[in-house]
Amino acid sequence: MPPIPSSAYAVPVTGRPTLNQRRRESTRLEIAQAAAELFAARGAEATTAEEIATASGISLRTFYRYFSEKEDAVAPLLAAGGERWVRLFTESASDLPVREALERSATESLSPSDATAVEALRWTRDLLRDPRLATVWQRVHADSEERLRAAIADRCPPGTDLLEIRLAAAAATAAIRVALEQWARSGAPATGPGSPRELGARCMRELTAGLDLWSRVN
Amino acid sequence: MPPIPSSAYAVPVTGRPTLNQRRRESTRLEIAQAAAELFAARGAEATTAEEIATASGISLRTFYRYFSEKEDAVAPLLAAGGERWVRLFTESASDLPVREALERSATESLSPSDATAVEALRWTRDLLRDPRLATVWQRVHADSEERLRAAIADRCPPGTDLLEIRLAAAAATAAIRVALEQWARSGAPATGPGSPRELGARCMRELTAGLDLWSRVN
DNA sequence: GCCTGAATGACACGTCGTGCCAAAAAGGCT
DNA sequence: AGCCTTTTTGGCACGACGTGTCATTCAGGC
Repeated sequence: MPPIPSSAYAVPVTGRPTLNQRRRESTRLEIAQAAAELFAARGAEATTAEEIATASGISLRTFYRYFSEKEDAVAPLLAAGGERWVRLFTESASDLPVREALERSATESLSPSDATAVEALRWTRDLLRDPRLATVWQRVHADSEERLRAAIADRCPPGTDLLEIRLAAAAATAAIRVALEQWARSGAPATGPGSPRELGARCMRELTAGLDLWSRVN
Repeated sequence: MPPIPSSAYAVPVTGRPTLNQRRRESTRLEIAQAAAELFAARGAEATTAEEIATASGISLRTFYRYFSEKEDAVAPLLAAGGERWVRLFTESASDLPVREALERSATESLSPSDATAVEALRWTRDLLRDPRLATVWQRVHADSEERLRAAIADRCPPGTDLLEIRLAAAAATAAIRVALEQWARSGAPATGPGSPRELGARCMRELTAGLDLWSRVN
């Protein structure tokens, strides 16, 4: 008779992640860093998965236990901003209107606080040039949109129309994406005029202001 | 000295596509049809590229001359609606405001006129269930957004802010995408209440009305 | 008929991503 | 300390993927 699989690893009494989970996340980021350097240098096409694995100090088989596809290795860098956005939005004061909370958290998530955030922005600009990585960029935003949708739904009263919530999440995500793509295309620095923070704030404001946008494109 | 590559095939005197181009497009759609049936039946994961080629009556090597990836084979079906939208928008009366033209062309493009359009909608619902095809769905919309952006830019006076144009294209594309995903998730028919046409019209209107949306999600 | 350029098919090849199993590492227990 | 359990890791084999290359076939202009 097989014993009950009572996990040997302690259940996280606190809400903090397990030691193993933290170590796993750490190596995930190491791999992402190595992959980003190789992709930025030679392009994703000319980089083999084995090269990424060797550069990360792991075997090929282990690499595919952390990422399902070779290109996915840079996803943690591209997704960092979106995860921060959703976290800030969830933690923002609950008496704030959704529109306000979305705008503020978006602006703040685009203000690189630590050096890691600045690095992620830099990588974003470099990696977006590679057409093989456009797929990752799109998948990352699809995931972010879904998380944002769930977060918005949590703030809304139970009866709220689900279509409206989906639309709000999609529009807000698109606004930030457009701002980042515009910044990556331009040569503007990560802070100051033309920065993601400024462009993102503009896009969010014009989207939520609604009529302004549509009267301005014509 | 190499001869000037004066194509043996007649230059299209008329704006119509060449005979060869039309035949190529025809086989493209045949492959897409075969791929959609196989993907819907067994899933994209369990379908090999060779099976699609055999079902289409072509060799594996020829298949990869029509599509760069196995999953891409269904892209023509998923992209048909978006291409129709951009075409209708471009052809709409030039004195119409962009907002109006976008709404009308979107609604019309979501009204299945011929049997082919209805088929494409049906396939969309089936194929969206497959996570391996989500990538194609996202790429198709990214392409559609880019075409729409160019079309909007053509209608706007030269000085118009490019960021605004990008934002408008992205928001409109997101609205239609959300409407289609909501329809695919539901069991609603292709016409009538809950149809893509109705949901799309709602999303576009609420987006362009702006403030309504944001006051309703909270 | 001939000639030219495009489309197709067939083969080889490197890479991708996974199933499988054994070895090593890490945490909980007495 | 030692032992035990769970997790992680590495090595190997294998089918599928996607591409370079070349010979063959097809369609149209002369």
